[in-house]
Amino acid sequence: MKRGPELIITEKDNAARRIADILSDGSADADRVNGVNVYKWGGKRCIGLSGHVVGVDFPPEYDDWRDVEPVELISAEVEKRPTQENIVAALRRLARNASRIVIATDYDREGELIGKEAYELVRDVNDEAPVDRVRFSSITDREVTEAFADPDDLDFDLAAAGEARQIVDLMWGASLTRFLSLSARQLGDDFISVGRVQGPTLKLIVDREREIDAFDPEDYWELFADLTKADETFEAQYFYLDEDDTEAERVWDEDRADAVHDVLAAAEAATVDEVRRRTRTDDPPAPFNTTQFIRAASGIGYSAQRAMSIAEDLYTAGYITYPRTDNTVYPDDLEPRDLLDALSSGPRFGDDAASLLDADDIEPTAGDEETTDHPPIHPTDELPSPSDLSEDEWEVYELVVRRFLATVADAATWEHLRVVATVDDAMDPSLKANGKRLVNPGYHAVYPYRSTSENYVPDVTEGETLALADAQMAAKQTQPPRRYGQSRLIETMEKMGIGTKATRHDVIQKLYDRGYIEGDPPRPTRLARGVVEASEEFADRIVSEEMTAQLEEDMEAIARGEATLDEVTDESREMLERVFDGLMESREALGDHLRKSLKADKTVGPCPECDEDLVIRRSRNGSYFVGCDGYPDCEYTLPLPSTGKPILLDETCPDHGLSDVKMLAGRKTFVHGCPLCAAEAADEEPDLVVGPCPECGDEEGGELAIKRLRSGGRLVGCTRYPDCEYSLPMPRRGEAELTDETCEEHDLPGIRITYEDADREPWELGCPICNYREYQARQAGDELETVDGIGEKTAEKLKDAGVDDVASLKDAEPDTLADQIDGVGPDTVRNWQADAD
DNA sequence: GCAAGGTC
Repeated sequence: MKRGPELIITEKDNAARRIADILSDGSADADRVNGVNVYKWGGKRCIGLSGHVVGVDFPPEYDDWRDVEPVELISAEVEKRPTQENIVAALRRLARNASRIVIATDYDREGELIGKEAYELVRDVNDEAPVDRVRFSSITDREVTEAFADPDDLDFDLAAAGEARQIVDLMWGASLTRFLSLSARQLGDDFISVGRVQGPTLKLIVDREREIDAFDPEDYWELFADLTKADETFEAQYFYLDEDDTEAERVWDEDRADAVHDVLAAAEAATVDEVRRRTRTDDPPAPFNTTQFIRAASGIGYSAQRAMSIAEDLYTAGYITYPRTDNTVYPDDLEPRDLLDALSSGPRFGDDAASLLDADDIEPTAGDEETTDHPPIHPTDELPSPSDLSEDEWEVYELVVRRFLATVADAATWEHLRVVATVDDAMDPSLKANGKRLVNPGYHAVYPYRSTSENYVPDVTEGETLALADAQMAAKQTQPPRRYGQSRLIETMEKMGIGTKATRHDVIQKLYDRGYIEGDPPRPTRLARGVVEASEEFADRIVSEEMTAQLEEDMEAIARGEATLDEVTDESREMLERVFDGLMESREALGDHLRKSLKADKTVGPCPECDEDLVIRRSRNGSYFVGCDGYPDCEYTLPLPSTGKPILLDETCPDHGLSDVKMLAGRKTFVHGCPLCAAEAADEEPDLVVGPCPECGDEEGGELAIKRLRSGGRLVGCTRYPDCEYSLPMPRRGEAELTDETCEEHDLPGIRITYEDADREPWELGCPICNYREYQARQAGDELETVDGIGEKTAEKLKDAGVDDVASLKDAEPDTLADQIDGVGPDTVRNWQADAD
């Protein structure tokens, strides 16, 4: 019997720290073993893993994609190897003389598997210590204490279910990914991937695009008129009963719309024949799980990735609970009153939190999803002070706080008023208006993220006559279905049962990284269509949600002990073998198809100088340009703007047959249009001379001029270019003109930019040199804060340390820089640098 | 260098 300490193993460091704190009553000390935190007290040690610390893979002899037929991966053995060496080593060291082991990983299937992985690592070095498993769904005093007082055993069947998933995913994903990549000869960074989750997600996007392509718009008309009671006017819309006796507003026949319009235009009054008042209760929202949090964050302008990244930071700092959860029901031991009390001292939302304390009875809402993984996302009773968070972090934190406030607030009440008035005519056209008024704001008072816009319709009574005026007929067209936005995509994935709370947003990012989708909302590339088409023909399972549904069933059977891991994986192997029978026969055709799709994504249109196509290429310095596919026989090129990543639009230029180019650059995204038109326009636009060049004006007589570049950009540069390379940036858009205000310092006139859009104010740019100086100063001030995790205060500290822009941040040596800044470690610096890339 | 799932 070993006599060493008892070892508690959790899924992550954060959980280890909090559990140690609870079990030790705050007396635990933190120590580091092999660079990993270990919490010690009495005869106990507690260590946090980092999720899976071992991973499945094929043996090394399968590593070379060219040497191995992808089909061989199906029967290859699957090994488990440590992926987090330092944690595995620390775990082994602590386990060696432990007298007892307690597995305290997350209470879900993956947590059971992570627990079993830890168990196996422990058993490698210690085969006698008893191993217990504790389960709790939130790290609170009561739950943790109870779980440790009544430990259970590891559920090896549940863990085996997770292992079956790992093996099936690896074998299908790796073999098919290699097959597609090899057949299209895409081996480097541009390999072509498929998988059980990314496949159906991509198909979802491609299918929607197919619907959009196939969409045939239909014309219809809608009619409106203003109704007036006394001096109160409101808009009403024409409607009729269709053949199913349901109310319809769209008129599909123009003649009929005209006829109705004629009647409405001629009428001067309508008689009210229906007034219906209704009170509607608008219930407060359910607590946040990951998907609903992402959806709400997207409503205030955050991408799924960004929202999760901020939430993770807020969690690590202790301000919110764990952000990866499926649960929408608060645990019993959440005391809303205590939390409101704590939040009531916070900035921005303190008064709102306090106002909710007045209620006699506080009963939080609950959603449909109740799981054991973690509690719904809510704020903790630890409040950040204003300088602790960046502006974005505050915004997201406030969203989480206000969502919690909303879940304990009252329902809102709306009053709806529906009025129908009919014109006295043979056609009897009816008009309706729907008014709504927020009578009791309820939760809206603390949760301003949902619309509370009202529509005023005056109090009218049946039989009353209203004045009718201003009849309008609007010609419209049915619209194609909309593309999925990121948050809608995540919601749909959740509904389909693919991916998990912690991975769905990453899957979308992966589709971007693989060149399958572009822009926001994401739009599929030709390559994506090619991959989905190829998969549909030969490996339909990999793009179908059925694969996950079947796997879930199989996993449940394994967990119940009704099936074994081997049975499930062997059956999957056979299925995959059959898929490969079809694939091998069509290898050539499939490769051709994928290569054509890849080329289509880059093809701009016919080369004006030869029979080949113009394609988008990347020069050695990383910039994009348009070049002829016939190179080196044909050296024709066109430049592209220097900012952003080019994508091709469906529209083509009528003069040159070239696709319009759009430059994706986040908020600075813009349409460049036909690159040949842009180049020609630049050749035609005369330079506008501004004044003497500050570099060579005195000696050589060089002058500064506003020049349009063939890449579509514009700059102020010396007329002696390339002998003099002096230049200043200029905005791409708008008409530039000179003003008569002269800059004394630089002897240059001011520049004004005017816009075609008459509503847009001209931009008084002033002296171009002064303007650029101010711009640079602003950049130096703000630029660092564009990096995730760097706020105003940190930017100050970085500048004190001599790092004043992103370029120098990227060049900095992490250890050296970390030493110069209080509270910042080299890993943080490395994170910044990664984000800056 | 492949997947998907944890986590940072």
